[in-house]
Order: sequence, then structure tokens, then C-alpha cells
Amino acid sequence: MAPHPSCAPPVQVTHETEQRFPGASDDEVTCVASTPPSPTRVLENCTETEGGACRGASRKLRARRGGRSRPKCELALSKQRRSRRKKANDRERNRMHNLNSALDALRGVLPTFPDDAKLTKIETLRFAHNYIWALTQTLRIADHSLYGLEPLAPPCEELASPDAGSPGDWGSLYSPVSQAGSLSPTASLEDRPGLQAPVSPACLHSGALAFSDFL
DNA sequence: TAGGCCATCTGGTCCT
DNA sequence: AGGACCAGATGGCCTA
Repeated sequence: MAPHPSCAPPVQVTHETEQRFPGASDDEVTCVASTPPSPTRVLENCTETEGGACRGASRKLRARRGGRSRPKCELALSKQRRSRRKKANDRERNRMHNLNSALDALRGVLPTFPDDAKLTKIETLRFAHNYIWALTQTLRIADHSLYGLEPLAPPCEELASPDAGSPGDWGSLYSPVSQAGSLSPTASLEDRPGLQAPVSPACLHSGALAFSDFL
């Protein structure tokens, strides 16, 4: 789905040039100083007619390079920038691919029906969050019942207040974070058959819902 | 056709 | 200096 190279925006050199001046190397300074009128600090502060330090440096460089017209240098600088940008793009692409791979792995361990459409990125994250949360609560319930403690869960139909506190708050149908705003799983998941938002662990515990209802 | 999702490019910032 | 990370911009694809 890569944009057509022909449609890709042209590499913007001027902006980067401007940004990189403070740390520019000798070569870069030399190249830019020979650049035709552009909004750069060097060109503003270091013209042929002013600037002692700049003039001195310029003279030095000119002596070293043996010339004042340096189209080759511009070309080299431009090539270097393009090369750096290209490498950065490659790294960024790779990074995003890794991120997507991790997301796919996460999808792989989430309970969904085979015929479900692939979860979007945001759905995957929300659902994983809720799934983990519900499983945690389930374990907690199991522990409590194992040791004969009082069940902490409210009735299934009782929903917690939106600002229910800790992650351990069982009154919540959804984990606290997902309850907030757009993170509510009902917003994005309820219309997906077979991909329900996590049910209350209390309901699981009481048998009001089978675990399969969670899926 | 509008809106959602996605991949990619890009420049900025922070870190090593 | 170079890499990682991030967020904004852009354009393509798909669906209601």
C-alpha cells in the first residue's frame, strides 16, 4: 500500500538544511555557504561582504578546497541527505512492521471466532486489555472461592460507577480504563458477532455466564 | 461519497 | 553522529 513513488512528496531539503546547521560539519557549512539564496542562518549571517569569523572560515575552507564554486559539493550533500532520509525511512518502516508483527501475535492469542474479520489495531489493544483484566479477575475469584472467602463480586447486572477505582474493582463490567470514554469496548466491539466485551468475572463465577460467553 | 483504517514519509526530539 | 521513538501529513483502499 505504499504510495506511488511518483506521488510521494518530494524530499524537502531546505527545511532539514535549516535544522541541521547548528551541528553542521565542516563539509556541510562549506556546501551550504555556496548554496544559492535560501533562508538559512549561514546565508543570513555570513555573506561575502560581512562577518569576520565567517569570512575567516570561508577563506580557510576556500583555500583548502581550492575554489569557490562547488556544485559537486551541493550534489554530494543532497545525496547524503537523501541517503540519510532513505535509511531513516527504512528503519521506520521496519519498526512499524515489527510493531504490526507484535500486534498480530497479540491477535493470535485473543479469543475470536475464525470467521471474524481481523481486529483493527485499536480493537486489538482494547480487547486485549479487557481480556487480561477479566482473566485476572477470574483468577481472583477462583482464589477466593478456593479459600472460602466472601465473594467480592456484586450481582451481574450491577454496574460500577464510571469512575470505579482500582483495577480490582469487580463492579465494573469492563476494566476501568476501557470504561473511560472512547475506550469502552462496547463502542467498537459490540457490533462484532462473537466478539463481545469482557463479561463480569462475577458472572463467570456465579455461573450466570459460561466462559464461552466471554468470547 | 464520506469516513475509517492503514502504510509510508517526514521532521523533531531524546538517548546512547 | 546515528538510531529509536513519536506525531503529523498524505494518499490509497474499503465499506456503508
